[in-house]
Amino acid sequence: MIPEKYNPKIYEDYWYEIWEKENVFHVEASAAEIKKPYVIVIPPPNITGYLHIGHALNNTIQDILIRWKRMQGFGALWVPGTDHAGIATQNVVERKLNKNGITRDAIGREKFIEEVWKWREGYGNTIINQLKKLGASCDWQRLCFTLDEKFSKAVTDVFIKLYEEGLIYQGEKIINWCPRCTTALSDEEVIYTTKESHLYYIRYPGKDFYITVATTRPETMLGDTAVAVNPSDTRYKNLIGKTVILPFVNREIPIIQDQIVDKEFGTGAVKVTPGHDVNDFSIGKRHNLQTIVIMDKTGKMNEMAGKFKGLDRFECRKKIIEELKHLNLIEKIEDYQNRVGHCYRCETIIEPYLSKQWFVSMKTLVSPAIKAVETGELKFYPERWTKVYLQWLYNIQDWCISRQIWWGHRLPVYYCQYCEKVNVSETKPDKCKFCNSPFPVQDSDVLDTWFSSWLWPFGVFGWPEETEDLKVFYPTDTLVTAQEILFFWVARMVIAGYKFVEKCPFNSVYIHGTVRDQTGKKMSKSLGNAVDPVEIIEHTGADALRFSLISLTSFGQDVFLPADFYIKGRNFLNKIWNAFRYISIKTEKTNKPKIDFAIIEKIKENQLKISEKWILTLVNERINKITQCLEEYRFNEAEEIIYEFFWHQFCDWYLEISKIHKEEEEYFKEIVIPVSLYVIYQSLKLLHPFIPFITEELWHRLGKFVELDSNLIINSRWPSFNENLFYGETIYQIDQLQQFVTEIRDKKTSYSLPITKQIQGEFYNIELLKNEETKEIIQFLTKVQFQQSSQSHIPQSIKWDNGWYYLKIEGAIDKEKEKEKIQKKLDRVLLNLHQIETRLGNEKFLSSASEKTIEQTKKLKEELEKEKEKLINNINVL
RNA sequence: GGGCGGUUGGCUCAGCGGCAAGAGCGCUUCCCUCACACGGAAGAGGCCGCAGGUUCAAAUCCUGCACCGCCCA
Repeated sequence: MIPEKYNPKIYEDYWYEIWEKENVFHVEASAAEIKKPYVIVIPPPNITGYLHIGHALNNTIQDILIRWKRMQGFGALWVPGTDHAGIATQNVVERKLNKNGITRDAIGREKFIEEVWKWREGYGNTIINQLKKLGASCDWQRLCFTLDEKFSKAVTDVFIKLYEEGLIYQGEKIINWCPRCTTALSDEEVIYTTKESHLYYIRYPGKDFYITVATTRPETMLGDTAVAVNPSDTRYKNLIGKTVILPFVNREIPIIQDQIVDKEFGTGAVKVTPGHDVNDFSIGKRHNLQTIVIMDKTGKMNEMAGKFKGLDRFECRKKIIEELKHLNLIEKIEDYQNRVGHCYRCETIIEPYLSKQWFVSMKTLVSPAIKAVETGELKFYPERWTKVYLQWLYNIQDWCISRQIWWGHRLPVYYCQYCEKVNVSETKPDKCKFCNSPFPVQDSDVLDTWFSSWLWPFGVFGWPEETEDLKVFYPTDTLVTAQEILFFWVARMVIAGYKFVEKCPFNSVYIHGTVRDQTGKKMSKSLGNAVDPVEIIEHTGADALRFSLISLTSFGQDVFLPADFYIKGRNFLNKIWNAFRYISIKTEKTNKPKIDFAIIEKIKENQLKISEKWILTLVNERINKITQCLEEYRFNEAEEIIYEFFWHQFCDWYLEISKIHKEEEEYFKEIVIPVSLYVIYQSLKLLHPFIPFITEELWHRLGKFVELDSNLIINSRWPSFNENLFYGETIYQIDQLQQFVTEIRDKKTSYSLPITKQIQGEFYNIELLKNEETKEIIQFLTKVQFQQSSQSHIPQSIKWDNGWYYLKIEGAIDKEKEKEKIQKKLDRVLLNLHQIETRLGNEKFLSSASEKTIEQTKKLKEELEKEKEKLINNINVL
C-alpha cells in the first residue's frame, strides 16, 4: 500500500545512495567523446562553507541542466570541488586555536598548516555532503581541491610562466591592507559601503597664514608630506611654494599644485599622505615627496606617529581631533557620507597601505577576453552582464596576488641571501642561479586563492598535463554563477583560458539572481537573515526546496524569499504522489501484464475518447514548451508549465473526467489506465531535473506496471514531441467544456446547492450537449441531467453558444447579491466591448494590424457580445 | 558621479506591443465525494509607481521624475 502522504525522508537518501552505487554521475572521457560531452564545472564553494540559500539556488540550476542534458543523451559531466579559501580558512582555524589559548605565531608556520589540514579533513567536506543532500549529480570521483598536488602544480606553473614573460612583477604600491587579517587584498576583495562619517576641516599653520584642509581621516595627517591644491584654483595662487608646519610632528611641508585635486571638495586644499592613500601616492610620485608610513601591520600607530605611537588608528583619530580642538586648529566638522572599504572576509575597515607585493600585469592579458564576447564565442545570460564584464576588462588594474598568510600556495620565489636576486622555480633551488650562493630563502607569502580558482575549468582536468580529460571536456559548456563573482572569477577564468589553453573556458555564462531578504540585503548567516536550506531539506526534503526556489527565481532576477516559500513545492510533490497513488491503486486491480507504451501510439484515433485525446495532446505539447524553456534558462517558466499541466489539467480535469468509467469497464482498463500511466511516465521525466528524488521513487513504482526505457529515471531518455499523439481540435473543445462546467457549478453554488446534488436541465442548440461524448462528461461533472428541448426559447433560460440551457433549481439565492455580481461583470464586458468596437471601427487598425490580430479581435468582439447578452439575460432571469 | 535592475491583487513573484491582466501563499463560502484537507468546488481582490510621448493599439516601447536595491568610480 502506498502511504497517503509523501515523506521525502524515506526516499531522498535512499535514491542518492543508489545513484552513487550505480555510478550514474560518473563520465569517462572515452564514453563522453562518443555521446558528445556537456560539461559544467562547479563554482567551487570554499571549505569553510555551509550550504546557504544562494548555493542551493546555484547548484539546483546546475543540477537541472546536467540532469536534463544527461537525459538528452549527452555525456553530461558536472565537475565538483572546493577551494582552499586562504584567508577565510586561516581565520577559522586561528579562531579555533585561540579558543584554546594557542596563537599561530606560537606554534609556527609548519605546525599551523598541519592544524589547518586536520581541520579540513574534519570539516572541509561539510558543504560537499550538503550538496549531496540537495541532490547534486556531480561526478564525485572527480572531486577537486585547489590545494591538491596536481592543481598546485598548475598554479606554480602559471606563476612561473607569467613571471618569465614579465607579466608577474614585484612592486611597492599602495594596496588594500586588512589590519585584522594582516594581509594585502586585491581590489576585488574590498567591499565598499556608505558610512555616515565626518569631514574635518583642519588648519595647517604657515608663517603668517594658515591653510585649511578637509579630510575624513585626520589620523593620517601624521604622515602628510604636502598640501595640494588644484593649479587653476585662484584662491590659493599666492600660497603655492610656501610651507606649513604639520602639527604634532612639526614637519615642514610644502603647498603644491596638482591636477588631481578637486576644487569642489572641502576647501579645495587637501592634505597629501603618500603612505596611506592611492591618489596621494601618485601625487607623491609626481612631486618627489617623501612617503611616510605611520601604522604597523595591525593598524596601530608606529614610531613615525610620535606621541601617538601604539594607539589604534581609530583611537588615534579621536585623540587627534581632541588635541586639535585644544589647539584651535579645527575650523569645523561636517557630517559626511563616504564610501569605506571593508575586508570581504572579516569586514574590518581596509587600510590603504604602502607595501611591497606581487602583481599580475593584466592589461596585455585581457584582449582575448574582450574579443570573446564581441565575436559571440562567449555569451552571457541575461545579456546585460556583457556590459558589466566589458567595463571591468576595459578598466582593468594590475592584480595584487600575494597574501601575507600561511594557508595557500606558497610563492615559488626564492631570494638569494647574498646577491638578493629573485629566483623563481618550481622546486627549491640548491643555489642561486645568479651568483651560485647556497640557501636561497623562499618568499613567505602565499598566492591569492583566486589565483588558483582562475585555472579551475582546465585545472580540474589535469592541466598542464595534456590529459585525455582535458582534450574531451575542455572547453566546458555552461557556467552557472551569481553576479558577485563576475570579476573575481568569471572574467579571470576567461582570461586564463585564453592565455594558458588558448580557448574560452565555456561558451555560456548564466548569471542567476541573488537571494535577498525583505530589506534587499543579501542573505547570509552572519546577517542573521538567512533561510536555512539545510533545515528545509531536513523538514521538507530537497525536492520541495528545489522546486519552490526555482519557481520563485525568474530569469536572472533577484528574489526576496518569504519564510514559507517551500510550501508550493511541498504541496505539489504531495499532489504528484497522490495522483500516482490513485492510478496505482486502479492499475493493480486490473491484473494486467506490464504495459508497453508502444501500444499507446498504435491505439487508433477512433478508439480514443475526447478526454484521452486531449490529455495526450496536452502532455505532448508541454514537452516542446518545457524543452524550449530549458534551452533559454527559463527554469521557472518550465516549472510553471509542468505544474499547471500536471495539477490543473491532468489531476483536476482529466482524472476527474476519467472517473466516469467504472473500474471494470474495458475502456477504463485498456485505454484510461495506459493513457494515465503514459501521462505520468512523461511527466515524471519532465519533472526529474527539477525534483529528482520523488520522480526516481515513482519511476521505480511505475516499473511495476509498464516497460520503462531505463531502470533509473536519471538514465532515461528525455521525451520528445510525438505528432501521432496530437489532436489539436480537442484543446478548444475541452476548454469550452471546462468553462461550461464551471458556470453550471457556479450556478449551483449561487443557489447554495451542493455540486453533488443531482438536478434536471434542458438545453437548446448547445454543441457541447449535442455531442454525446462531451454531454456525458458534462453531466458527470455537473450532476445535471440535460434534456434536449425543441423550443428555441423559454423564459428563465440562460444563453450559451447559439442556444440556451435551463436548470431546474430549487434553492435559496440572494438575488440582490447575485445581481450585483453580474452587473459588475457586465460593466467590465461593456467597457471591453467598447474598446474593441472603437478598435475595429478604426481604419488604421484594419490597415496596419496583422490579419491574425484582426481575426482575433473580431472573434473577441463576438465573444464579448455573446457574453453581454448572456449577462443581461442572466440579470433578467433572476 | 556613472551604469544596471526593480516598482503589477494583502505577501512573494510571472507576463514585457494586440488573445477580456496571471500564479503560489493568504482571504471568503461550501465540502473530510472511496488519490490527495500538503485536498476539492465556487469566489472576492489589481485604473500594472507618477507625468508626458510614440503607436490604430502600451502593464509591455521612448523620455522625464519619484522611491527601493545592486554594481563601478
